[in-house]
Amino acid sequence: MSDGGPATSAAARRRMSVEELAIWRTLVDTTAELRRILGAELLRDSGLSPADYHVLLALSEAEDRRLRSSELAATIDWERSRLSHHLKRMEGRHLIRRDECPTDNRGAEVSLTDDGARMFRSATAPHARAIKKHFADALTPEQFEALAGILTALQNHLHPDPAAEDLHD
Amino acid sequence: MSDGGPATSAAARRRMSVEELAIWRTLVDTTAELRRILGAELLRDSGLSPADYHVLLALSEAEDRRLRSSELAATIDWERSRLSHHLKRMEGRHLIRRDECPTDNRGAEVSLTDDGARMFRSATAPHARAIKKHFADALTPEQFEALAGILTALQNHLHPDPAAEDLHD
DNA sequence: CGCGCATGGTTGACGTGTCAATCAAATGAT
DNA sequence: ATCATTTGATTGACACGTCAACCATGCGCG
Repeated sequence: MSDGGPATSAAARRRMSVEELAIWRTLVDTTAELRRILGAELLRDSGLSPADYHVLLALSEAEDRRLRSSELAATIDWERSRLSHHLKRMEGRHLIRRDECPTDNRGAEVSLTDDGARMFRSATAPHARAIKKHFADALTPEQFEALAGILTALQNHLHPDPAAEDLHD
Repeated sequence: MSDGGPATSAAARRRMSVEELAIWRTLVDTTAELRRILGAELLRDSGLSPADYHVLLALSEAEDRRLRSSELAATIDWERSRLSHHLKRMEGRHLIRRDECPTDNRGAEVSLTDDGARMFRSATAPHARAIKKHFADALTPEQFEALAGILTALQNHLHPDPAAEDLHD
C-alpha cells in the first residue's frame, strides 16, 4: 500500500486500451477548458491572470509578505527565468516590488505592495466561488473521494517514494 | 440521472470546503505536470509539439487527409486565429500545406504533406507508450472507471444537456 | 590570497496563445 | 443591382513560457 504504482507487473506489459487513451484525452481537454473558463473569469472580475494570482497567493501567505526570489520559485514550482519575466511585468503594474536582499548581494527580495495585496484580497472570494460553481458543484462527495485517490496515485507514480526505491526492475 | 449536476440544491448554497479546493489545485498541478512531461518527451522523441500533434492527428483522421481550416478548428476546438498562427509555422516546416478552397474562394484547405504524415506516424506509438507509462500505469481499472464518471459529470456540468434545460432555477 | 566552481538572478530569442482589427468573398434583403 | 451583414481566414500587438547564455556574487580550497 506504499509502493509507487498499483499495476506494477501484471498488466504492465499490455498495450494501453483505447478507453484509457480516450480518458486521458478527455482529462486533458476538460481540465484545459476549466482552466480557460476560470482564468477568463478571474481576469474579468479582478484584473489578475492565474499566474498573477499564483504569485500573489504565495507572497500573501509568506512571512511578512516577502520572499526571496528563489524561494518563491520553489514554492510555486516555477522556473527561475519564468518567474523573473513575470515579476518584471507585475512590478510594472505595481503589484509587487523587488529590492536587494540584505544578506546576499546577488539576491532579490520580492514583496507584496499594498496595491497587490488589495487586488489579491478582492480576487480571492469570487475566484473561490467560480471554482465551486464550475468544478466542485459538479461532483458528488464520493467522486471527490475517488478523485483524491486518483490524484494521489498519479503523484506517487510521478514521484515515487524514495524509501521504497529498492524494488525497481 | 440525466440532469446537469448531482449536487443541485442541497449543498449548492454551502461554501466550498478547503478539501475540495485542495483537490482542485492538485488536479491542476498534476495534469500540468503530466502535460509538461509528455510534451517534453514527445518533442524530444519526434520533434513535434503537443499542438503539432493535435493538428496532425485531426488531419490524418480526416477524409483524404485534408480539412477546411474552420472545420479543423472546430474539430480540435481551437480559435481560428490560433490555428492560423500555428498553421503558418507548421507550413514553414513543411508539415502541412494550405491551398485555396475550390468551392469557396475565401476558404483555405489544409492538407497533410508526406513529411507531416511520416512524422506523425513515427510519433504516435512512442507517444502512446509515454501516456501509458506516466498516466495509465498509475491507475487501477476501478480508478479508470471512477475517473471516466468524474469527467462525464464535469462535462455535463460544463455543457448541460439542452433537452433538460427546463428545470433550471 | 587567487583560482574555480556553484548559486541567484536576469536577459534575449523564439515559439506560443489571445484579443481586437482587418479584409475579401459570400449572402441576403430591398 | 446595391448595399449591409455575415462568414472564413489572416494579421499585429501583446502577454506568456522555455531554453540557453550570461553576469555577478558567494564560497571552497590550494
